[in-house]
Amino acid sequence: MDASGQSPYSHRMDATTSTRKLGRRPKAVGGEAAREAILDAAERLFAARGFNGVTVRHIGEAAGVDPALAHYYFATKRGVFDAVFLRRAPPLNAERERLLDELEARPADEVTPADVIAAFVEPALERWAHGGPGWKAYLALVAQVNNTPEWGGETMTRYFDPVVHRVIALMRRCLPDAHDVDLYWCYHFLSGALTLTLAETGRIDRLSGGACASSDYPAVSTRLPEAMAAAFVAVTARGRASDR
Amino acid sequence: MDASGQSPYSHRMDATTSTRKLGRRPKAVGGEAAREAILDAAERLFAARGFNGVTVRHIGEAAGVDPALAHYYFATKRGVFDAVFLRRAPPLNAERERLLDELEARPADEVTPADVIAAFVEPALERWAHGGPGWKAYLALVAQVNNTPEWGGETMTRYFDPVVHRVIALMRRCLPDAHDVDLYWCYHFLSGALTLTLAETGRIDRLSGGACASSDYPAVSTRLPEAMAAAFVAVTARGRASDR
DNA sequence: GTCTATAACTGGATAGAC
DNA sequence: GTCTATCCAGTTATAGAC
Repeated sequence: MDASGQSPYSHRMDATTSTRKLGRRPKAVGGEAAREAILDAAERLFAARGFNGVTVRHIGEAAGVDPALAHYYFATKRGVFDAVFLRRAPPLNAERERLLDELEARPADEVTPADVIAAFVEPALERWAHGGPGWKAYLALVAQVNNTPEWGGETMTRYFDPVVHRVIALMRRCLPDAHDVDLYWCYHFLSGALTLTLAETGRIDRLSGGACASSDYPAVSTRLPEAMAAAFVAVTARGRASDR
Repeated sequence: MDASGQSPYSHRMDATTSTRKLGRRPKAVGGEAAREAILDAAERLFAARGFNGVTVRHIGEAAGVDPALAHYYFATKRGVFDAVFLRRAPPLNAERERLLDELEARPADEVTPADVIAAFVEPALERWAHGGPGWKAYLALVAQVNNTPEWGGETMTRYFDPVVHRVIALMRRCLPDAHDVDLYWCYHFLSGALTLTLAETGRIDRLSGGACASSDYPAVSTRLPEAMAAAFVAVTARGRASDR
């Protein structure tokens, strides 16, 4: 039943992520540097294996610092996780807000649903493609949290809902006859499509026999806004009388 | 930073899922019953907290059987997980195949993209809504795995790709001018939208201020095929000359 | 088939030396 | 600020009684 023979769930680190005793990093310690090294390593490990799949010892090893420092700076393992999640949310959302401001300043009839969607997804996709491994890991982590029952929905709400409410409001301006329930469900579908992309699981590569690549930014950037804009238009177009 | 005060990552079981010493089950042991009880409990716990967030002891407690039985029947914790994942994939995919057979038997011009999508998503949504807590948990687990980097894509490939290839083939028949790359990407978006729904994180409830419910089967069933069919049509409609 | 007991180990966290 | 040493609760897994 197991194809690889190597359990993907074990705590063991694989060759590419482990750090040999001769630290891979320039041992760039010295106060703030250690703190950042811990966050970078934790970001990568949490994204790859989830909160419970990572140990404080792994983080210390990967960061090239003593594991006890994680407790010194962040008190608990959960503190490390929260710091990771918090670090990149503000810059990401700030750029989304900026693009949404621009759309809001334009006349309503010069803004398309695809424009609104692009303002929401492009800041994420652009960092995912060109922001370096830190952003890649962070966005994969967001994708995982978004699909996590129990606390996932609550966590996403806390960090990302304000900007989503602006997306809905702008979409309402583009599609004045739309019912709010339809807008929310379409946003939900958009969120799922975006986060599966950011998770970069490699499934589409295998499925397509290599014709598509999980990491192909232009392919996503050109298709996702167009696809989901059509979804918004189709679902909100009809007069839907009965709805919960 | 933590809103709830109660860590959602801890191994502690909450009141609704824990089992007091006076087992909640009728202690329905006796060979096969214990095996099934273990699978049911593991399914629920893995779905809620992921592989590493669950212990064999938790599973035994929740199932009302001795934890050592999990090893007796499944050898390892990973064996339990694989058995959970395997159990419900065949019946789900069998019904998808049946519905796809029906569509394939019809003339091409009487099959719409929404029909193809419905044949793929309805068997999952129907069980999610009316299949009981076991199916709910199983589908939430699939959603989590689908968005898991490293081994998630590989696992989904193993269990679900055959039926997806049929979906793509039927879609190709509906949209004969479509490029395969576009079809694969649109399936990818569909997969993300579907699995976020199955994860049922409660985010849309909070986001919409209660106007939408994560668990609203009719709301999803009427909108998802329509939304994603429009996405397929929009993306594949144009002649796209240059594509990786 | 089921459960008790325990082996063998790893987890988060901390006290205190440097 | 950093690291060593360590606590001890909790982990998977198994041997062997019943």
